[in-house]
Amino acid sequence: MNDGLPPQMGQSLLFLTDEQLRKGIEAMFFAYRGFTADPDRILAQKSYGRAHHRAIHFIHRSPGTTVNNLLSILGVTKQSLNRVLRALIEDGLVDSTVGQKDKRERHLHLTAAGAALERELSDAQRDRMRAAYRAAGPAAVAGFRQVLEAMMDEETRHHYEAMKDRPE
Amino acid sequence: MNDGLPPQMGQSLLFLTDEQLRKGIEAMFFAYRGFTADPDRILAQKSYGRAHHRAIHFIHRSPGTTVNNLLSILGVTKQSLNRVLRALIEDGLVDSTVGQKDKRERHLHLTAAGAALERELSDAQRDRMRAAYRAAGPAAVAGFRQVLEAMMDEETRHHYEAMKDRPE
DNA sequence: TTGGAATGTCAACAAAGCTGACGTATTGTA
DNA sequence: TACAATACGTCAGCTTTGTTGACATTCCAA
Repeated sequence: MNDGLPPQMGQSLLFLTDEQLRKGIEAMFFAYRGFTADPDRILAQKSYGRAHHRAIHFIHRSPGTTVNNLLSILGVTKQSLNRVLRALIEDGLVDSTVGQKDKRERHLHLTAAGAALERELSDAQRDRMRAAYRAAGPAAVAGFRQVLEAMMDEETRHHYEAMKDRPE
Repeated sequence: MNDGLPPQMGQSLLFLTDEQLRKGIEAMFFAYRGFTADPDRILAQKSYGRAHHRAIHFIHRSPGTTVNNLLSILGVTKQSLNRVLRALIEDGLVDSTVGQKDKRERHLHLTAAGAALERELSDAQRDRMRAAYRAAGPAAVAGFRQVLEAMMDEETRHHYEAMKDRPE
């Protein structure tokens, strides 16, 4: 397919042809499957799903976060998140404590059991990410992150950057 | 958090620290939301979903593909794909024709209406991908693709590579 | 000609999203 | 001090998209 570019621009802008873009789109689709495959296997055994994984991940990431904050990070409705949180709290993986300053708020923390599952899940996911990083090398990793960040919605990128450099 | 690496390896392997890996994981999660956001909006208006988009994409990509081939690319059950295909066929977006050589097979093609929707969806998705590519630059794009490819499952990568260089 | 492969269909179910409505406790404000 | 807004939880019902299992049809190939 002709990309409509003048010949002298062909080299430098080759990465913007429809064909290159389509490959990028398919790479995202296929890679995301791999990205979620390992945690999915672990979660299936415990009859949890990706939604539980995401909640656990971000509670681990931001201990003491409120329900509302988690909602805006995850981008789902409170009804949907509530279903997941209820299960995690009932199963003793998450603690919900009433806020001291504002008693309407609930602050969420992982219990020891929750932290154990978080570690199991993130170990599996990190293993694959590490293998991919190692295979591609540092320069590729920098580019990978750059493109992903540019692909996010404005508001989403704020969430991403807000928790970018928090120490563990 | 201590990454356990000797100091002299810190620089070259910094991209393999748990913190870097975690950022990569979150970047994938947030970016994938952006990646699907634009097509999702279009699909919602027409009461289709992502599953329809994927079917349309790969039928466009490989005209005449069989149901079985599509199944293995998409990685879902035939019942799940069948529900989607049935809707697309009934709505006149996809043609299903009995195979000439093997009459058990059905060969799938987009109709004119199907091709129009495919273009609308992929235009929207490409626009975002193009903006991200442009913002990040060619070197970053190469790295992006390298990491994504390394993240795929073995079998998935075969699918990805098999349709890598097909002309349009 | 018979067994297996490819396809399709029916039924039932689950995960995870959605909307809308409502209740309660708490907080901020007019 | 009343009242409005906020944070959270919950009930009910719906949708999309995935899953199993069972079963029928068609057709190729040994």
